[in-house]
Amino acid sequence: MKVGEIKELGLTRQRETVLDVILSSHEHLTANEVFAEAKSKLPTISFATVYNSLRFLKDAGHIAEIQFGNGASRFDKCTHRHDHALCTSCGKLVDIEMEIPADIVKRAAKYSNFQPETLEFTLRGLCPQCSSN
Amino acid sequence: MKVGEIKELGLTRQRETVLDVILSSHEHLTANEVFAEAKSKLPTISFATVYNSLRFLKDAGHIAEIQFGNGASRFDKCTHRHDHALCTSCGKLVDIEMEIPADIVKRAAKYSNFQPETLEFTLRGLCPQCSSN
DNA sequence: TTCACTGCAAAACGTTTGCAAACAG
DNA sequence: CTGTTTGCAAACGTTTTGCAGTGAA
Repeated sequence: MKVGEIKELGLTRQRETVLDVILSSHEHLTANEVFAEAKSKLPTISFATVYNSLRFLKDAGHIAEIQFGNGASRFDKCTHRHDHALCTSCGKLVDIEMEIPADIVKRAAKYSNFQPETLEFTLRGLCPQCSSN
Repeated sequence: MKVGEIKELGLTRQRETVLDVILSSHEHLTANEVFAEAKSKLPTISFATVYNSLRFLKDAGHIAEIQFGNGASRFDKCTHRHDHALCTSCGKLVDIEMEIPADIVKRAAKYSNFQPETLEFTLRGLCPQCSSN
């Protein structure tokens, strides 16, 4: 979705603002960061409303939530299946767009006896900046 | 490590108890659950000490921490690389012992320009119980 | 007029920290 | 003695909730 298409969704102004913040960002923002950004565009918006909006937008499939570790969730405009790389030194999080071999899903499902829905992986390592230091 | 070997590590009684709880469990316990179990063996142990011990034991490489979602961390006696299956209905978490093709790590590293350390995946789906309901 | 949404404050949750007392080498 | 570890309570950061008030259909 592009920012210009937001208006067509019939969202409230608050939800529109929150969605706009996420679609306009090139990073994976935390709820706090979304709040700060949204507040600068719509000063009366409250923390709870940002959280409510994030949940609403997530349930509606407009955004995705990424949870790593016990810190804050991050929100992503990228809602299709993809993987992530996480820097073990600075915490930088980047998307990885790769197909996973169907074979792996099959083997994992067989091993666990789960009925598979999705399989996502996380590469942990040093990001380019940290590995050059 | 086996429970019988714990005594040889020169740990304090509290840390020994916490480690014993984790090694004796067949589940992935949360810190809270570890605390409850430890308290039943050593009634004077405090919450903070359980957390301190968990951190100590993790840093020492005796246990591993698993973090999914924003809920509580879980602690695992299994410290080698392995993957997990997570039930999207009931939250059940099971281990998957599988080799990952070196090819995937290579491709992920190439894509992200990260210097890879580990790659772990999570299969999300329905556990045997939930899928039969 | 109805029903969903907002804003605020307070609570909930998991986790960490400051500090004095207890302990081990 | 010295440095580490404990136990307690209080704080922290993130997220959720209760509730009265607002706003749109």
